[in-house]
Amino acid sequence: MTDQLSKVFAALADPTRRDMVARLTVADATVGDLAEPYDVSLQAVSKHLKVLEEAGLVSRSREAQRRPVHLEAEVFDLMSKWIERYRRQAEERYSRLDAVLASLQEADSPTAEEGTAS
Amino acid sequence: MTDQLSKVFAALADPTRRDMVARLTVADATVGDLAEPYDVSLQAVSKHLKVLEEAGLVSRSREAQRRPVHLEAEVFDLMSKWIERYRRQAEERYSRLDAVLASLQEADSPTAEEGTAS
DNA sequence: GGCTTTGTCAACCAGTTGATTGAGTACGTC
DNA sequence: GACGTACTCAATCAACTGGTTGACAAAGCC
Repeated sequence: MTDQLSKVFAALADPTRRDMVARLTVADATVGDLAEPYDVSLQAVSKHLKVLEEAGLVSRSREAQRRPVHLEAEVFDLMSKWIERYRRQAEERYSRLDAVLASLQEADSPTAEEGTAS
Repeated sequence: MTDQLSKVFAALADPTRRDMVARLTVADATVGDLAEPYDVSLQAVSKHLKVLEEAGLVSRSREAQRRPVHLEAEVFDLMSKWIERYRRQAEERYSRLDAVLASLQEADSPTAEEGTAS
């Protein structure tokens, strides 16, 4: 699991991490801020943030004792591109489906389908 | 990890499974077809397909001994929506950054807006 | 210098994942 | 009915995950 896309998908496969990302779109936050709504230890949240950071989804700076977490929106592009590319391909294929089916039926069955009036 | 979005992201976190999805955008395929390029057992591929199926990314039918695998493109929409929603939010935030910072400073100050009429 | 706040690192543990092999099922063909 | 093909199920295993607690580090405050 070395490639970034795998890391990004894996990072977002966890609902808690997705929620963190969602909240970070509103504003940067500290580890404590982020941990507050969840019923887990601060260490667990710290681990989640490490996963997000290694996926390139967030970055962290230093500000006294605090480590503000910042969303890196560019990574979304990576995912979007992957998804849109294959979605488009799939849709193109389906848009050709009728034509394919039609030609198959012509070749396949010279007679009508079941239940159709003859 | 019961929600579908988690399952979809988890399913696509594996490069082999992403590759399978990519190939399925071109045409439906049997388990054997899909397994051919990879250096793993057929059973392993069968497991990958089960993961993709449970995420709703593919469906399988029966055709004699074969189990053709078909890509379900609708699930891409689920992901797209999630991603685009937060990407848009994040982008909006950055474009409004100055204003946000200003309002944050205002909100910080002790004066409240509700029921302050003395 | 000592205390508090904020967060990380390390060790551990149970549960999940991705792979394997071996056995078994479903279907068509001979 | 025996055989081959296409595939799935079950048991097993090492590696990874997500959580825990305890100890530590880094910065500001007294």
